[in-house]
Amino acid sequence: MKDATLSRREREKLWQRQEMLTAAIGLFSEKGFHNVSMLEIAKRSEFAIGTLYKFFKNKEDLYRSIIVKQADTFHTALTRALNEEDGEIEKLRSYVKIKGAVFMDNVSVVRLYFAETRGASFNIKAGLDKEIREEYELLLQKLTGVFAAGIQKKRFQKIAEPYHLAVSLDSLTNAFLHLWLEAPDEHPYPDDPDVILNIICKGLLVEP
Amino acid sequence: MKDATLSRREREKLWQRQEMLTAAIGLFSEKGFHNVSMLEIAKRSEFAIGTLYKFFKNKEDLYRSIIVKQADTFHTALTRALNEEDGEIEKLRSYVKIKGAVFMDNVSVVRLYFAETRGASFNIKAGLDKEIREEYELLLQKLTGVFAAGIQKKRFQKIAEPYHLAVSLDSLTNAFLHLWLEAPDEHPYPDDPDVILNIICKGLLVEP
DNA sequence: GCAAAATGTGACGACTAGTTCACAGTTTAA
DNA sequence: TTAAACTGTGAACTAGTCGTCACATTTTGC
Repeated sequence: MKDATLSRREREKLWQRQEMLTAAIGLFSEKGFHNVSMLEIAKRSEFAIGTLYKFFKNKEDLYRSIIVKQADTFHTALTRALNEEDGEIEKLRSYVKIKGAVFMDNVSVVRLYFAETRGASFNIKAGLDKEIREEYELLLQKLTGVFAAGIQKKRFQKIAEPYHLAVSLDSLTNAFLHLWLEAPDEHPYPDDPDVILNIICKGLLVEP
Repeated sequence: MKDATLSRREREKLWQRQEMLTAAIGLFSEKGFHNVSMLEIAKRSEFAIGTLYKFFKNKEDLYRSIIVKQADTFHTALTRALNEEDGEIEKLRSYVKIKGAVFMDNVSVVRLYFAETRGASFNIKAGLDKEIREEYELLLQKLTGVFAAGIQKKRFQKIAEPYHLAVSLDSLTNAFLHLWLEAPDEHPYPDDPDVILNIICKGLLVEP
């Protein structure tokens, strides 16, 4: 733990900061950046407005902190999933599984994350978008590599460009997460990753 | 044409309304609902602010008009694509093709449409979301029906639930449109619908 | 050609929300 | 104990936008 060497005061400030972030995450994910005021965040976190500004330069900075940290969590977990497993199919399975787990552990931020990564982001002036996108693109490249390797080793058929396959798998998992987000009971994210993977892995057409 | 029986004045008002909408579409799709002011829309459309309010109840109403009309265009075109063709595979091909065509004809609204249909919409208080979602769900049902029919006729293998297949195809086309939106030259939306369809239709795995 | 009706205008009122800052309260160290 | 440093506070300042409305301009009908 990195708190080990921190003074009591420093730990308290870190804790306060987290309180503010938690309050802000809840509000932003309910109503979106523009429909949440700093006063609301102050109220919910039980600090004064002025105190918020001691911790964050401004509203945008507060929002960025949330998104950047969360995007990092997501991308790190997924990159590790792709690194740790052996074998292309196992890597894909792990990707689908871990993505479900990590996203479902962070429901309230997922909406914000989607908003930022899907070009529908009109929240931040500029830059954040790019920042996250680059990390995201790196992850896609990693995934592309898995498909390319599978094809090269003749384990996969080249049914599409590796990059397109990567984008597709990412988009499919997003779609399932989106369904789950809307109606968790009606559309649970599948426990078995093959429910999603089969859509790519098995052929729909009867005759080849 | 429905203008046939309208007076010159009425046609002019319709035209003026369109001018306002066009200006608004451009601005909204560049900067999003909350980062565009009525004054800006007035300036760009070369009307006075007051005039905007003669045509639209308020800013939200203006935004709704754009989204609802566009969503309707999209859904109508796609539903027709699924109705007109014969044969399941041909229906799917038509869906992918028409979706590309219609969306690429309406670049600037596509971002807004995506924002509204993907749960990342924090623009409108409430309702619009639902309004569009229902139409969208109907389209998905139609698409589900195509997959279900194909499976029933033993033309398709049941690699996943028909509804999941529908969601998947929709999500894949969106992903390709998204790539194109970001970098039209680098990632053109494929002319041949099979580039997208193969991802579902052909099996990735070598041994079945 | 003219008065009445319809239409277009933009300054202005009312309000909201982001940010600042002087001060009060609290902790620290001698 | 006490003074200096630090921290938290929220009233007040500022900027900017939505939506209105009395008035100017244009169109219409006679």
